[in-house]
Amino acid sequence: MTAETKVRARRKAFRPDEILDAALEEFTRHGYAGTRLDDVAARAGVTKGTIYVYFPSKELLFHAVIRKFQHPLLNDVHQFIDISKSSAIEFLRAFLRFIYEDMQTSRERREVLRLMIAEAERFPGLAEDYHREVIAPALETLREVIRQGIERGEIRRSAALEFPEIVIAPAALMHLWLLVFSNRLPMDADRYMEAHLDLLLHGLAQPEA
Amino acid sequence: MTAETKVRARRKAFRPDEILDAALEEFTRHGYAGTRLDDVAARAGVTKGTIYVYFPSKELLFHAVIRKFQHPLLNDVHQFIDISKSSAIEFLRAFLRFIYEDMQTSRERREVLRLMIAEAERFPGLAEDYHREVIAPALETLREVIRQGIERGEIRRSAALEFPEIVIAPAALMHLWLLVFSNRLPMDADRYMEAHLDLLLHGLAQPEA
Amino acid sequence: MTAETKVRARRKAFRPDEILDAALEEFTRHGYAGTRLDDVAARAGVTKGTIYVYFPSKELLFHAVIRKFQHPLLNDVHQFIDISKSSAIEFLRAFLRFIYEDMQTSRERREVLRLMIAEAERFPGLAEDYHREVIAPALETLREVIRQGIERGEIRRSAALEFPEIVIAPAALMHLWLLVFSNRLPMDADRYMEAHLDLLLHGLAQPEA
Amino acid sequence: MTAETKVRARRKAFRPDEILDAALEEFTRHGYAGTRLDDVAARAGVTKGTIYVYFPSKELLFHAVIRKFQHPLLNDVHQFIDISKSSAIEFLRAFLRFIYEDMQTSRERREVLRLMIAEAERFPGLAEDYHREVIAPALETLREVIRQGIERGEIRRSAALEFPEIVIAPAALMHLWLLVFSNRLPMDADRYMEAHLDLLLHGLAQPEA
DNA sequence: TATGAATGAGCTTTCATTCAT
DNA sequence: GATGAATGAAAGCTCATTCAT
Repeated sequence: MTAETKVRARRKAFRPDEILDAALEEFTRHGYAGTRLDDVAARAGVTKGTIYVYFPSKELLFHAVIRKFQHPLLNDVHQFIDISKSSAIEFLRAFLRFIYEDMQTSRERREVLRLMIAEAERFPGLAEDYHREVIAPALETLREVIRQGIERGEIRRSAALEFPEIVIAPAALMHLWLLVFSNRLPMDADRYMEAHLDLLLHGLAQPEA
Repeated sequence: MTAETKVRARRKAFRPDEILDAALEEFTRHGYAGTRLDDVAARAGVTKGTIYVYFPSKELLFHAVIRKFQHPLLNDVHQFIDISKSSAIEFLRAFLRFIYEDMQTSRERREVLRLMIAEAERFPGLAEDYHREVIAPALETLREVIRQGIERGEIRRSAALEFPEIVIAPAALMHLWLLVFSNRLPMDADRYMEAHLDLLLHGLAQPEA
Repeated sequence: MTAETKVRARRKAFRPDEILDAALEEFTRHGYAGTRLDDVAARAGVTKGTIYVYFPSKELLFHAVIRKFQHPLLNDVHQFIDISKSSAIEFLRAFLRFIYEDMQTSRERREVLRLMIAEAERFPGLAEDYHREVIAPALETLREVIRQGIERGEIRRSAALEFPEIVIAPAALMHLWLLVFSNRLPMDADRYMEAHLDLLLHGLAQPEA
Repeated sequence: MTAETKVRARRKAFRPDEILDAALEEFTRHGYAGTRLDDVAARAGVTKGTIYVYFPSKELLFHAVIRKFQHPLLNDVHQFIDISKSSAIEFLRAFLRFIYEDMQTSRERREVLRLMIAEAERFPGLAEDYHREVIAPALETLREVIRQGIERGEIRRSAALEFPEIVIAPAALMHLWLLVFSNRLPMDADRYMEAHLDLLLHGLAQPEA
């Protein structure tokens, strides 16, 4: 087996992946209906026929794209943050910082979200998958942190346990902001995050003296 | 002028509106590219050619739909709530209740948001209009309330003044939730709102004794 | 009857003519199939419906246009040139000059010819009319001049009597030239005409000494 | 490689040509705007989509048709006629005979001329190409013959050198005649040509004794 | 496995024609 | 007579899908 043969073999083995990468790009730029398989093929460096070798239809290609790119958000959060060694509030701070950073770096995650919102009506199954794989685990982790904070007396007992989404809502909103206005209406992400943390912890109201 | 004549005249005057209503429905169900003018026409009870009497192209029809349905959120908020007669916190509560109610009743507003997110990449101008017409005024009102609350000593001085979006973020997230999961993952809206208000006002953290 | 009423009445009376003028312009610019009745109407200053008040279909409008603008070429030639008072060759010279001048001034005649050539296949009847009304009379006049010239000994006996079209062919070719190249490939019309006359009278061949 | 394979391969190679042949036929029958790509496809034995595999638009198909069928007129004239071995007048006679014969046999050339006249206004570039590729070379050859004839004393010095188009004008007119009246107004082509030659050489005028 | 020519259903758009006013 | 809203048949063009190679 020559070196060149190896290269070709490796390329071949990854061909479906290259198609999925190209397809994500095109689907997020033009939506499901607006995407042309010709363009996906061109971007992947293959011909249209080749797509059909790996994916039986445009719709199933779309499903495969979503499946590939909907990574669980918090796979590795526990290796960065050890909840037993820090206060719940320190953990929360680290957790939010992690989310804000991921949000700004991972275009993929942003774009999959856009696809979910845009196409949920047509592909309801996808939204359910997304909830199960991405959203529910993140909320569960958050809930766990809050629970521990309450037990330790660091966090007051409130409905945050029931609705942890309220805790990360400002982060989600910024996510959306980036999707819709991309770079056109800039916003200072760091100060936004600090404001979020501050309000989250101490609330708006003037504490009674 | 016969009775039939009147009916016809009235229909004629409303024709463009009927087309826009039908178009909103189809665009939100299938996205811009996925919408067929045949279906818009059928839904509006006219023929395809009639659409072109009023709108020169599919794209301009889409623009007109957005323009028609992107109502300013808070046009009438001031007639419901008189800020001078109530405390800033009472006002805020009323303000949020207004938003949550509107969100649950106004499918139109929800769907325009979906279109903004889905198509912003293709129609960047629309996103800017939306920001100017819908988002900025709402944030400005909110900022004004917070400012008055601070002056009166009811609201503590914080970065909420700089980022009022953080204050309504949980409402926006629920909005999104309804878009993506519609009725499939139910959520108790009233308790969600109460949790939002409670956290917003008092924060997560256990107040220092 | 006020002055204004009169103007309106006169306008009304000429409405069909205004439509025909506009239609000639549009048909010659875009051909039969390429012409839109909307454009004809706009040019005539009426609405599309009005065309149908006077002409039952696009095809019959086209026929009417041709009929209106296919003027016999030589209606008045005899009032300009009195054959009895001049030699046949002088007459011929005047006759050709008349044709060249008319050709350069009358855009209408040129454009009707273009329509004949372009649309003859689809409207064979029109070509026959054109021949009868425009071409045959001109050739007949020419033939008569030649006949008289032969009788008087000014013109030699030749097949020109049978094919008078050969005598004016260079003029016809210039006509075509103007149609196809309009102003893009200029040509000195006066010297062309002189060359035509010279060759026509004396031929190419070197006379035997 | 089976027999069927070969047939298919050969068909494939010729497909664009088959489409151009069909398109010429349809364009000359119905003009540019009046031609339907459906009909071109049907005539070529393919489907509409196939046309777009080879030609990106109706307009570019039209250009390709013109380009394919606007053969230079006199490519091979020199192999038929050797100017050095014959008198200029003999050459001229042969040259004209060649043109008349070609005109009667080559429907293609006639039809391309019709398209030029009909569509020159809309596609001015085509007219210029046509002049350069078809008309100018023919006129140049003719001019050369005349020049040699003058040098040898066979042809008298005249403006024919400046306007060789006058020499072939009667042939061009017959060309037009065939286009407009096709077979409806018959004409004896051979006698017409003889008359043309006779007049061309000796002129109309009675030679002074 | 990979190709790309070919398909044909379906899209947006146009426009001659109609008809109530 | 004049209008112009409405029609609907058909046009040019697109593109997901197929299939022989």
